[in-house]
Amino acid sequence: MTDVATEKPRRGRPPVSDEQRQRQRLDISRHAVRLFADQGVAATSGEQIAQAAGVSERTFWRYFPHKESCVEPLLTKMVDAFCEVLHDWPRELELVDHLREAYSPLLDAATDEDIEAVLAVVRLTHGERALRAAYLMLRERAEDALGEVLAQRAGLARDAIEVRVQAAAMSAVLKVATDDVATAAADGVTRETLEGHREQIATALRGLSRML
Amino acid sequence: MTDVATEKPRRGRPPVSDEQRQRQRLDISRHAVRLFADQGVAATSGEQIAQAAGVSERTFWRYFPHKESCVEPLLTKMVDAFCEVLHDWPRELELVDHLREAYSPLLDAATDEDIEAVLAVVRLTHGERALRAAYLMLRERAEDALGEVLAQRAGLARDAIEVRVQAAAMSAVLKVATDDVATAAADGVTRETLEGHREQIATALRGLSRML
DNA sequence: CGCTTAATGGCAGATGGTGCCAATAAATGT
DNA sequence: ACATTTATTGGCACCATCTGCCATTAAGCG
Repeated sequence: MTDVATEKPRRGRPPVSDEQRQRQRLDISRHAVRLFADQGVAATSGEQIAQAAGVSERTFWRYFPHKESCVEPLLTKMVDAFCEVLHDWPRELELVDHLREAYSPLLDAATDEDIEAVLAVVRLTHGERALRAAYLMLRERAEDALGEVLAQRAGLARDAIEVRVQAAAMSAVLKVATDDVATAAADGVTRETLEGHREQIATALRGLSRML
Repeated sequence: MTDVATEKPRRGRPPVSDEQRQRQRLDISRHAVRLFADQGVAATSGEQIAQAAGVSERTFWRYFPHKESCVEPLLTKMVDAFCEVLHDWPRELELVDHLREAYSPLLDAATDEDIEAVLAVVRLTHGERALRAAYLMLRERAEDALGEVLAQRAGLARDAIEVRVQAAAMSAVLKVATDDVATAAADGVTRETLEGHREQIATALRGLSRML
């Protein structure tokens, strides 16, 4: 057991660092999304993506188990950032107010191009079944993270029914808001677009609480 | 335009009725789900399903565009039934109360075997990514139907933000409740299991409203 | 420079899924 | 009964997705 500091008399070529691998995936992801947006998912072959990214088809399939999961790195980048913001949501603040404070840095962390790409993917998910499926799966992962945060805030078990319900509901709200912003930003992203997202979330949350 | 009673001097073999086609799909669906549950989705080939259902592989692929969509007929049967119950949800009643009144007939409409199969699929979705994706897509269709109902009740446009948010939130709640019941009913379905579902939904909805 | 281990690329092969055409089934008209 | 017409079916060829296996190359270390 107690492998406190696993002994490491490493001998051969060291495995590539995790960040390196993530960066590679992200790079391929960008190429793939561009192709998806240009010619559709079905019309884009794995071979094409691999070629665009400058790797062999074989290694491409090693990096991505399915074609649609190419969108994952780009999207998770955003989702993870959002989860981080959520994570240090102080107990005494309303969520909306917290977002107003902490949301902008999130946006500065990503390039405009990446943001544009993410929104493009979200728009694509409306016509491309395969992408929609991948997108929904990803949102469930986000919902999970959200559940952790909520459980901690409420001092309840992660699998308490209230926690899971609230996480699911908030996640659903976020989905609606995000979809709205993505379609609104169909042509060009401006800073207002994104602050619009923040406000859209606020509106949506209000709509939820008015529900009873 | 005005094709009031479309003239029909039909000449050749008439297309099979829609119900016929649905029944055929449902039949194949049952075989497929059994195989999925027994040996996993990945290990079940289209050829195998076709053979089990007694059709050629070619026609199988005509009935189902993807392997995972085999679960669709069984699930939609339930979802549609639920939507129907929702549809005549009288304005003056709380949802929970309405369900208490109208939920049982829903269950009587289906055979125990089908209910068992549906729950089995829901359980399967936790380990089988492909099924999870299909399941989520289907839930989105249900969310859409829910949106229609809510819009009508509230006298708002279908695409009003409040309507969409509420539909998404309720749908999410339903998802949690359903998941709970499916895992709870892992071994054998009893009538209590299903009344449990109704109460689980009630609990979940309360949890949601407590959220603010 | 040799030794060791990780990543890559190439190739064969199973499975998913589609287009095309021939065969058959179910109706109607003569 | 038989020809005609149209819908469904099944068979076949074919491309794309994805995996297992092995040779090759890359990256560290003494």
